[in-house]
Amino acid sequence: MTYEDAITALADPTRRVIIDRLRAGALPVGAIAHGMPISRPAVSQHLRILSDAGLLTVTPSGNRRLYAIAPEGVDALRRYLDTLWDDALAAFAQAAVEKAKDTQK
Amino acid sequence: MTYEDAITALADPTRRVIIDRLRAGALPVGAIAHGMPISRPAVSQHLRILSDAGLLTVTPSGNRRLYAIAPEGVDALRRYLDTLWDDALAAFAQAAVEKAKDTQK
DNA sequence: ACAAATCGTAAGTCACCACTTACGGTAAGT
DNA sequence: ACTTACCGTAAGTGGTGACTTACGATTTGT
Repeated sequence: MTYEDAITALADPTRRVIIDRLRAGALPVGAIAHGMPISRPAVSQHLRILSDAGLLTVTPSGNRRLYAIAPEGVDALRRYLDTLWDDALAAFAQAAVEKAKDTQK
Repeated sequence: MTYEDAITALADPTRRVIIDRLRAGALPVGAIAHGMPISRPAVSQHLRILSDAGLLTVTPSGNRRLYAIAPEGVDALRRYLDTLWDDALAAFAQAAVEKAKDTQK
């Protein structure tokens, strides 16, 4: 179950900012870290975590390394939330039925 | 943006177990904590966090308090991931196009 | 009225994680 | 070849959060 690593990775605000910067397309580490309140090595560590979680892909390009969002990693989380969503709705409907049964009496 | 609190809340493994136990329907604190390797107050603290994040609803029933999954909270996270999914796919397609343009040359 | 059950909160401790600086390694430019 | 740019990793530190025990509040049962 890799969705657990994905949700743990996305729990950090800094990593969500990184993900947001990659929404438009792939970027090298320097461009991602530029303008951020933390050091470049710190960004590198976050990128490592996001990659290990399956949320990012890395493609070395000469001197630099391009990071991009991995759709499969995002999809794993989406599927988990979808099942949770289905169960929550079913339980909610069931509770409404029993509630009506009580008030009817 | 309440989806940030939701994703932070779901990052903890213990809280995901709690959520799983509530998939079938609402439960009081004692039933949730039963069989867990942590104390009941610890579960209470987790329930507080999940409630504050909008993922759980609380309905006092006499002596006990029934916790249930709040569909709206789950949906907030789903919407966030959907936008991320869309952007990731678009960026992925764009990258494929430019890649083809290079190899063509 | 008293006792037992159910639950939330306060205070304190401990491990983990997000940062820093320092360093090494590879690619590009001159 | 030598320097500069770009990047990852190692080691160390501080703060946050997940637990524990202890306690108080409220409701149910006798």
